[in-house]
Amino acid sequence: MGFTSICINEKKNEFLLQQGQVCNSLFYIDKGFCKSFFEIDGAIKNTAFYFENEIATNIKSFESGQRSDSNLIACEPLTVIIFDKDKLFQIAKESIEIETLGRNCIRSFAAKQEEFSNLYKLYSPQERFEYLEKNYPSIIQRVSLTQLSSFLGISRETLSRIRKRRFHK
Amino acid sequence: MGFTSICINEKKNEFLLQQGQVCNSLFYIDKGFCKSFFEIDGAIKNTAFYFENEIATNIKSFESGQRSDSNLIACEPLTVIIFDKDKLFQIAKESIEIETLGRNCIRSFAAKQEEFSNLYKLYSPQERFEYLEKNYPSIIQRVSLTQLSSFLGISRETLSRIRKRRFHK
DNA sequence: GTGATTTTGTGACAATTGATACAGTTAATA
DNA sequence: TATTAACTGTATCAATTGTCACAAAATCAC
Repeated sequence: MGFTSICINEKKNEFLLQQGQVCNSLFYIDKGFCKSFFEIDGAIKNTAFYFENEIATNIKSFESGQRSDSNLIACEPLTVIIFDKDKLFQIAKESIEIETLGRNCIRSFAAKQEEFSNLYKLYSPQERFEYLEKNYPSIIQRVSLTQLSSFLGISRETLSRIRKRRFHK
Repeated sequence: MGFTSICINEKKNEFLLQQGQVCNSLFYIDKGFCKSFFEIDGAIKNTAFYFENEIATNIKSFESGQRSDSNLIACEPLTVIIFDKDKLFQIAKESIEIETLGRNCIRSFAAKQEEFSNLYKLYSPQERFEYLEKNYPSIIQRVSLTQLSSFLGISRETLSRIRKRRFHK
């Protein structure tokens, strides 16, 4: 029987997944953080940040076997545990615990996507920023404003203005 | 052994799930369509539309057992097949096919959430509208502009302007 | 420590969007 | 059919945001 998971150390700016590849892994973040991003017309658009004890992946590629349209890259020196899809499914058949674990990972990943997706429909840019401050402070604390702005769906300058408005209240 | 699923007909504007309830079901849409929405300061904010052959649920509540913060309501006369969570898990243990089916449902639900979540980070309101036109025309065709606008994260008037701009090109 | 790079703040101006209001149209219902 | 409700378009004006540009501050690499 092969290894279920592999522990790997990555330097900053090393890729876990590149656009065009098929994502066959779930990446469990042990230390550091990473992000997924798109490059559109030369501009970097960050779509997610993943921190310690979270699962990073491109669920669409992982689920369908299609090529990934986004990248996963280390934002800091990173320690990740890589769960290979095939091996995960294989071992899941033999162990109900692994099966449950894997299913919970996907479910919580889905729940988080749903939560973040709703932010853009329900709240203004400023309210989205405040939501992160309250519920996901690690994003605010560890991600630079330049990188955070595209995640919030706004320009860097607007994010700067939002912070300014808040401090003057 | 109890029933795995129940087939139900709902009239328009009947609830499948109400805010404050725990979502213990996956709703497979057989005919018609439904939407999930929030009510914030008296305003209705639509966050998803589900059509034939899709799974509707509040994945966060379903996953965690917490109370749902959103509602699911029929937009047309609706035929749904309701999969109860506990029964689904029970039968999944006995049948690998059901287990695989359930897992695929969750995965494809997650993939779609990820896809829609990215729209707000990558594209302008107009580009989001065009994305729906191209990839999810049924949303454009079957949902009124008034209802669609909050899903796109913009006001009804802005959506009206977008359509006007496009027709004049 | 020093120079280079990245990040952040800010001003000016154009473009977009939201809010409000009202009118015409379409759809739903009794 | 008649009546009501919901939907759509649009005008006006205020507020927000994006873009461009530049300077200060912080961080990184050697």
